[in-house]
Amino acid sequence: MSHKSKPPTDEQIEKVRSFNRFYTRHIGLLNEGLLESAFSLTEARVLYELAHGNPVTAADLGRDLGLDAGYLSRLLKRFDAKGLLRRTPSQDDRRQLLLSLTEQGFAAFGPLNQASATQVAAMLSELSPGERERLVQSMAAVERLVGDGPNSDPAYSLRPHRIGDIGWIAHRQGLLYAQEYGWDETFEALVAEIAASFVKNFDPQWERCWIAEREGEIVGSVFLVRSSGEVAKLRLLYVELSARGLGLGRRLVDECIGFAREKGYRTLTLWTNDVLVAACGIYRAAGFRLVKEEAHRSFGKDLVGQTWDLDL
Amino acid sequence: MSHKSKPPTDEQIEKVRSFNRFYTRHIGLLNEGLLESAFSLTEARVLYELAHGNPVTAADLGRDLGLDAGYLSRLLKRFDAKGLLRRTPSQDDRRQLLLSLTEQGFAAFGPLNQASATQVAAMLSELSPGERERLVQSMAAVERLVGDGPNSDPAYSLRPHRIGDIGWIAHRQGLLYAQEYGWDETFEALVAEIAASFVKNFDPQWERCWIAEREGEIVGSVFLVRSSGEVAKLRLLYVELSARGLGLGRRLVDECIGFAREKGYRTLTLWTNDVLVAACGIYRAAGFRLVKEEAHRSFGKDLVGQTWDLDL
DNA sequence: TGAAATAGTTGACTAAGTCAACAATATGCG
DNA sequence: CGCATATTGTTGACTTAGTCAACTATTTCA
Repeated sequence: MSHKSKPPTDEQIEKVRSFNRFYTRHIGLLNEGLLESAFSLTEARVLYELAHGNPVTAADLGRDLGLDAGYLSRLLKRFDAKGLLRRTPSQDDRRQLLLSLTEQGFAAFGPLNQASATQVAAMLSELSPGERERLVQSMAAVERLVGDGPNSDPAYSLRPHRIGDIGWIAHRQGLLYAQEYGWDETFEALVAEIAASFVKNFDPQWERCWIAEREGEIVGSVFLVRSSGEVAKLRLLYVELSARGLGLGRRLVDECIGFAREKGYRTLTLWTNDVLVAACGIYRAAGFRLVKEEAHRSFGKDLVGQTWDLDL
Repeated sequence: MSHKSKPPTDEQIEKVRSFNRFYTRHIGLLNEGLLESAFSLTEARVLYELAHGNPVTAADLGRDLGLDAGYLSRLLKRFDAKGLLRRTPSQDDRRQLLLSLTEQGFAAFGPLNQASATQVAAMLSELSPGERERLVQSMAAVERLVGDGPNSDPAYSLRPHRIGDIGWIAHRQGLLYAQEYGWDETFEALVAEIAASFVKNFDPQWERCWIAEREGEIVGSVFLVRSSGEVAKLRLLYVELSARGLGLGRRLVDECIGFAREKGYRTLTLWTNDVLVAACGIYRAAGFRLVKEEAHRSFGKDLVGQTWDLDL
């Protein structure tokens, strides 16, 4: 399973460790917040688990929270003694006790829960709405990526364009091609112009844009514009580094081809450069033919432009 | 300080709490990894702090890591007894002891540090290179946003534009004006076009762009372009919601005026809309005169366009 | 100068967690 | 079926981690 390409860089390792140290400290602070409550952090965690979800067994609880069975047993006994807990013998397995909170248990959990929510709300209140959203998304990303590694669900979804997309796409493509091929800022400007003119002249009857998203983040896109009644043009295909290898480029091209066929175009054409070998591979595999090549100087580099056509 | 707009949503609070629970558990797991080493998590944290950075005092250490002074004192005594620690009386303050590791201390820290790095490396190895980058970036975002809330030091800096900026600006302005005034996607397209044409025709002798950054994030910008030998035009002034009230808008306009004067322009002109009252206030305060108004329909709204001039 | 604060230490304590052993029950295999 | 093996939950005996208040030696500040 861990035959995934190159090892992580030292810098990445260091940054992750730095975050671990940071959050260890942060959790210590959250911990202190519970100080005036009658419960310790571990007790609070157990209460939380019991208050949510269905009755569980002690063994499950211990596994989920990483607690020692003996310790947990005594902790539960304490809860039981205080009348917070109901322990019902399981029908299936008479060794097990199914744990659930009593009304008193919920009553004890309520203020604790409330205090925790208030504490978090106070922290969030210091942030602007935009920052809050970014925090929540970043946390979700960390959780997904750290949470037992090989979950990596490669699921992406496609949607039409909306406000904010074209700027974002110019931004990302500008950076991406500068990084990968050393192209200068005029490339970003070109992307911005093409995307802007697409939006300004957008004719939903004949044109379309596909934005690929994964977890709310744009990971690729493509535009299809009408050149004439017979010819459609595919433009600005791109896939983020982090989303390569999922067949997303191919998928986006296929969407274009399908749409172009459906609308009755006779030819799908596109312009690209020979250095973009991955993209050219996709076009060739999709049935495009290279119909023209010409050298040009753009984006601060000497390039070879290519025109590819597909008969629909 | 916390008069920042609306309160956080329940959903956001719940997601943050979920993350806290998740990472509490995760740190517990990291903890178990240290089990075969001779040190506890807290000891490892102290060793780490001592191994990095300059000599510190025990009080600093306790504050940084959130440890009880008495507990820390004994812990350090243990380290000292094992010969891991050097405690040098401070010159400045004879109550203090400056703490640093001995060679033996570093020798003890080495394997511990290595084990921790290996553990993190193993986790990262399960991810693709793109995922690793996203993890690191998400962690950095969480750390920045959670790290002592009212960090918001209002210091911003100005810099020239570079690759990625114009797309970003179109993206942000598109979203911002959609949110604030309900403008449609053609506004973003207009911003993209103006910014793109600025980059393509950029003449550093006569033109300039100022990007305001705070902690690596763009919080505002403005462009100055040459209309003729005598007339310069100020375009695309914008300030992020999160950076309002810092006088940034005024600062950006002043930069433009200063630059235009320096280059010998006779007039600085700009076009805006009357709904942008904050911006109009800045222009007026800077000495601009409203020279023309005309109603127009753009961005899906009925607007009143305004031309403002400043004699330099 | 003197009151108040701070650095570091210590004694006395509580809370948190670990480990091994145990009874009761369940599971799987020949 | 019956027997070895594993699992659930419990308990006793223990160690580790952390807290709290009191104390000395110093520094700071009015």
